[in-house]
Amino acid sequence: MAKDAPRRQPTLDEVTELAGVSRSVASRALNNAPHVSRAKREAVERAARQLGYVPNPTARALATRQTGAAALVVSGEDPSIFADPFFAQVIVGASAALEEADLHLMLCLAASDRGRKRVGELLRSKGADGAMLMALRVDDPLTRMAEEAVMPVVFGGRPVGSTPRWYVDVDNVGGAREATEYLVSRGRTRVAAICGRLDTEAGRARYRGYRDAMLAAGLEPFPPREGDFTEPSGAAAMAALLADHPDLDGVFAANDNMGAGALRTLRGAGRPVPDDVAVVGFDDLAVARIADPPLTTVHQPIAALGREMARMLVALINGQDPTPLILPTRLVTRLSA
Amino acid sequence: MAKDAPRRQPTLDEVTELAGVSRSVASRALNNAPHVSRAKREAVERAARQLGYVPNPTARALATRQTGAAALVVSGEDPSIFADPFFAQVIVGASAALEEADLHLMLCLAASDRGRKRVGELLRSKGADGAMLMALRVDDPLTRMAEEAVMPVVFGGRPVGSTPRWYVDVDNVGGAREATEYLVSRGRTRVAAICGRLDTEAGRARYRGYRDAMLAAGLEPFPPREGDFTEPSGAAAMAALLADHPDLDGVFAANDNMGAGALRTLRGAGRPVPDDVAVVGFDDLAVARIADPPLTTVHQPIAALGREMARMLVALINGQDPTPLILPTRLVTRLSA
DNA sequence: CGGAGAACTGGGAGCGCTTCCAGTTTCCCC
DNA sequence: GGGGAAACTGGAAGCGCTCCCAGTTCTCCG
Repeated sequence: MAKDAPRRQPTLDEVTELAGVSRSVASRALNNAPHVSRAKREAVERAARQLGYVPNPTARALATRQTGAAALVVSGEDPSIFADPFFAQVIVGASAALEEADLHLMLCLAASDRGRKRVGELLRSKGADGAMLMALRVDDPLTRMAEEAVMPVVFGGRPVGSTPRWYVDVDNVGGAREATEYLVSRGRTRVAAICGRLDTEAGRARYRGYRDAMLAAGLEPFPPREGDFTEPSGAAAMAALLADHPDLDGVFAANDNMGAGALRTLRGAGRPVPDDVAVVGFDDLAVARIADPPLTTVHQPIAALGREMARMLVALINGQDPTPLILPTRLVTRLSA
Repeated sequence: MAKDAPRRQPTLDEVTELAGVSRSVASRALNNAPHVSRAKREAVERAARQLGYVPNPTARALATRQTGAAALVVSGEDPSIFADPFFAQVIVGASAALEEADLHLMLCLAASDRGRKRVGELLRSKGADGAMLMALRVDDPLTRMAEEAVMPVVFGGRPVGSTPRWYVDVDNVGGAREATEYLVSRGRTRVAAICGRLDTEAGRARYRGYRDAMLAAGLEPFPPREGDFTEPSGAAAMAALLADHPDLDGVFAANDNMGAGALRTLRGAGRPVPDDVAVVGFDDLAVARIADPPLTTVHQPIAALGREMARMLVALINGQDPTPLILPTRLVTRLSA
């Protein structure tokens, strides 16, 4: 009953009292629910404004059993994986879609053991209304955690080896195939592949697309040369490739970062692109446009990926049963191939 | 009292009952607080495990008046500003520091009006334990919202025109000065500046550093040529600069993206870098290393910026009174200057 | 003008957890 | 062996909000 105190936040009861209505009426008025007369509604609004009242989200969450937040968790041993601008784009898309549904975004970088443990607890608690999981790897601990979740979960990209009930993915195989076919159509016959991490589904799927296309064209696919989706790893892979196969005339890189790395190595080795070696990337991020020469690449709708994940999650939260989505890719031709 | 129901989450009371202890003992045991005998503590833990009990964060938050979350809000008309890898790095740093304090990260992209409104409500409600604000601009609506916040707020970079009580910033003026001095020390005398947005403090401060250095060297600073921190804007600014001042021999770009753009324009114009024109950037992001030639740039500790913001916020939440921080920059010389 | 039904109101019971506090038990030491 | 402190226990009161439900008032038509 302390009326002084260091300026506490006003509560609904105080609004109630000032407006001269009952608590339920005040609650209804503020949530503009029906069954409130015009007069009382205005009285409540006035009182709320006067007091500077803002509902306490925690109390509301407890009462409604809805937190008003959705988690986006990015897996990965190393937090630097998150430095890939890919995720920023996903976030932009997801954030916008979540905003439409009035949900907040909790971002979890599940890099350390501690981080993963917290994510596990989050998923098994009622700490969010739903979760989006990305970048899962072979035997990723998050896979099990997802199974134990007490909230709806949608995957961004499929985890390796299993196909979850709800996911949004990009047509990695198709994109890689198209890229490779393009290279072949330009007369390249000794086309190597710089793969992404083969413990990720995206890395595997893109190599599969490349191999399929090569086989279909009657060419011999190169064995996978693995990078880790970073520029330096692409440069290194290119150097190794050049050493082993000095006669190659085309390269499919599983993402733009590695494509840019390949370009750098090629430049250093005095192998003109695309005249001598043609290079195609994947992602169509800013780096592809900036690269020298600008990188021909497979465009994937990254922000849309984030958006659709969020929309699917919202649908799930609302009790609907959406169907998985595979987003199309398309080849963007620039100067590198 | 419905004992069936579609498998509800177990509550503390159920653990309590199974373990044969009172609710307070169970609570204490699970929070490993004192005043619980070893035997009961184990009984509680066993019961919790058996039931698969996970505390409900919302209920806990309501009781403790702590949400266990901190918000990171990024201002900006356009969500694409967030695509700058700069923010990803900040997030990595902040996320790690928050994790240490067992806080979750809520990410708010305050781009749309609706988004800003939600941020305002968040800050005035008890929806988080604290907030970090970034990328504020001239007359940014977030400035006022920050003042009305009911939670501690720390700024990442100072807002234009005012110096908040708590912030973490980078020595933008010093970094820009050092970059310009370096250019001058290499014998450049007609050094232009490609500025970042001048409605941001970082944009202004970096131009100020450049101007100071020019003046100190007895050279005439160029008027600000404004870009928006993106690669294309840097390329465009460079083109305009070349048209107006074909005789320039050095360029200070207020970030690496614009520096890379400048490089691209210069390459297209057949002006060799650094022999004809030397270029220095700012940020030391991946793009600087990838650029051709690799960009000499001002390194700023971005992840540390995020980390220190989070630590400062945690200190504030814990009732301490930390002091503002200005992080040092350092010049990284590569091949472009 | 009476009464059925619609519209509206407000008391009160939670939501699941923490924590105060008074009561009990245990333990030591003189 | 007794007394008091220390350790432990559990009942109960919230935290601030939503929402069910029973009660009241208003409307409108026969």
